[in-house]
Amino acid sequence: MLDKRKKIILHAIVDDYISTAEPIGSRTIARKYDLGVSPATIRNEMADLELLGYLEQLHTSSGRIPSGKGYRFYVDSLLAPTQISDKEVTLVKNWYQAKARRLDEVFQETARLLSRMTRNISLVLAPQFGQCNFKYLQFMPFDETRAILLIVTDTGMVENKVIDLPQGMRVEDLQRLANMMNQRLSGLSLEQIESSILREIKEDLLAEAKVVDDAMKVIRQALRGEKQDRVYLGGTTQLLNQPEFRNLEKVRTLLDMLEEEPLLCDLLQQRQQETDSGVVVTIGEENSYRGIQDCSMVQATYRIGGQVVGSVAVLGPTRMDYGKIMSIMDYVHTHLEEMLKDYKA
Amino acid sequence: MLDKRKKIILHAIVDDYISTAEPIGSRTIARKYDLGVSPATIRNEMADLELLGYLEQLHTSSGRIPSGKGYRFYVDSLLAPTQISDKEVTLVKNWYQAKARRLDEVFQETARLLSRMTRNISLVLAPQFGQCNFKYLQFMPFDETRAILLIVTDTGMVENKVIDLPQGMRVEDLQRLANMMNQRLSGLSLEQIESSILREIKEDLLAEAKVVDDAMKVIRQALRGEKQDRVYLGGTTQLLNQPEFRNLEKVRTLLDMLEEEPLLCDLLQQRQQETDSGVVVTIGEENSYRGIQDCSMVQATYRIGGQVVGSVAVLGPTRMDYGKIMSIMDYVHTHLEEMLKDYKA
DNA sequence: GTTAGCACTCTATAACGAAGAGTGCTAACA
DNA sequence: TGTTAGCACTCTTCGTTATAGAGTGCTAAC
Repeated sequence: MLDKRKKIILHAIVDDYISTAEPIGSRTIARKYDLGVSPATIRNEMADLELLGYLEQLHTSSGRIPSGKGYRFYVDSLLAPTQISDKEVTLVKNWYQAKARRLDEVFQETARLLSRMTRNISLVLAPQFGQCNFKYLQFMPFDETRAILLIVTDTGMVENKVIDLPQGMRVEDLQRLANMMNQRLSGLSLEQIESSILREIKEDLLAEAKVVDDAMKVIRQALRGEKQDRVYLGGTTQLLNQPEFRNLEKVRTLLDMLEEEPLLCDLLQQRQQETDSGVVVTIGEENSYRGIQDCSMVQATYRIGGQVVGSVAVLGPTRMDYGKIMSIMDYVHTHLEEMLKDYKA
Repeated sequence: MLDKRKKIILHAIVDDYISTAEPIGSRTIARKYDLGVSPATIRNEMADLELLGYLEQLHTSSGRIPSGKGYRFYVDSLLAPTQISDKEVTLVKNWYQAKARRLDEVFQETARLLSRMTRNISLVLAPQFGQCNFKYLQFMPFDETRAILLIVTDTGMVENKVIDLPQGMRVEDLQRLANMMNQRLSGLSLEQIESSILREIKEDLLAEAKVVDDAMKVIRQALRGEKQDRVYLGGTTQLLNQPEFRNLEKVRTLLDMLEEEPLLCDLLQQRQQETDSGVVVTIGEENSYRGIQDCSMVQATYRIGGQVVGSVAVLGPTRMDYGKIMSIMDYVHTHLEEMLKDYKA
């Protein structure tokens, strides 16, 4: 375990590096933070901290910067929980009031808001359709050969798809089928439905008619098709403000990654289950994706009606203001849940 | 008017600059393109072309590069219409076959495809809801205090919104109202409906009841809310491959702009009406937006059932391969229209 | 009208040197 | 034993200078 003075010095170094992005020398620490000891003493401590793996040196005559382990210790053991300021609270409230009317706007604007407050890239995983509970499905007329299929969940999400009518089948026939299914499936999660229950129903109804089979196919395909999750992005250009991304090659790698929506989904879902405690931080090499191993991610999930359905995250260089970002995330994700209550049946 | 030799030289310079991104000197032209004259002669011609405004010089001892006027002349008078290659044709066909199931996937994948083929940023303006013809609207139950409102157009687009029921009103009441409206509004464009006709209906029905008034408000608001158009982006990172964007400041300006969806909508709509002829090119300073005055845009629109509903575009530095990009755009927008026919009632 | 020759301009690149920041080590001190 | 001052050493950064190279415009000859 680190002794008290080492902790203070590590804390000072991380704080300083976060705000200046410059390696820090012993002199600087002695001057800025009044520890009552000389630079030489601090030098000795810093040499120890480097040996222990908390600090790194770019070259012999540069100051030290925190290592991944250093940041981890900082986040876990040194960071005092900070409160979000009143100014920020009102910013959040006004933001939503002014901009978010429709449900999808809420997510888009959450992404914008987060990137603006944290000056980093933000990601918002919209509610995952597959996690919601089925409420009912309905077929509606479109023209002679096609119909519209609606799937409604109890979180208020509605998905629609134009489908081709099976040969010789009318909308009314499909709707009759739908009514039977609605009774049976109501309240189940869409994932459950997709995986097993559809098959059961099909067997039950098999006796009825050949058309049922066709209709099942349609519904099944629709369920699968609509499942793709959406990720809203904010502040991708914030990257370019960070000195660690002066290198164009790095920028490209990251931007390329941000264009891959399925990959982002996966990224956000990986630690989605761990967020009971609130906010989860993944630092540097802890990230499983190569492209962001010199980035950190601060993540929180949100629930609708008790179910975890999506998450929000901030992505930036490991040199990010963890304290501030974590408190913002904590507040925003709670506020978001609050807002989404209105959409829950 | 330029004489023949000047045209040949201008053509050569633009071609060369497009592929190398380096200013071109008289020597290079004489060597690469066999004109049967010496560099000195070409130098004289180049001096003339600069005086006429077709070429520019960065500093006294550099070669020349095309000016905006030079590119314009190249596109209008020098460029022979080129055919897209067989390889590219099959790429396009396979692309859609493999990836585009749902309607919105078609647009997303068009953007991806275009950016990949042209190695530039692509923009796809999804069908504008307001331009489509109204088919019907329908209210469906959700819970005691809310209902789902659906608006269906004859292009197969369905928009949905969860709305609060006016005090004391039931879904059935709203639906009765909707039935009356459906009869009256069917076939009109949503823009027409929003601007004037809603008012008429309201007056007609005013006698009926106070609830009608509330219901109208809901519908109106929904119509307005759903009108926001969507722009799909592809290949934003292609920027970073272009030598003209080695400057981070430029990259940021452009990326910032690409995050502003309404702005992109506007940009794409500006010249949407001029595209009867097929493909429209906007070069450098011809762009009204500051941020892209050193970029060019190649744009085409697509129709559903004869109506112009959206457009596709490629955005890149003025030094882009106009010939190739224009032919790709020409092919892709036709192919897109072809595919969308399936979605038209 | 075309071309060779030549002086001139401007950029890009490498080489060099000085300044500055920071370290590690040693020896002295409380 | 922990702390501190002093000092030699390392490495980066930045500005200066020199040089090579590309390209031009002009003049005079063909």
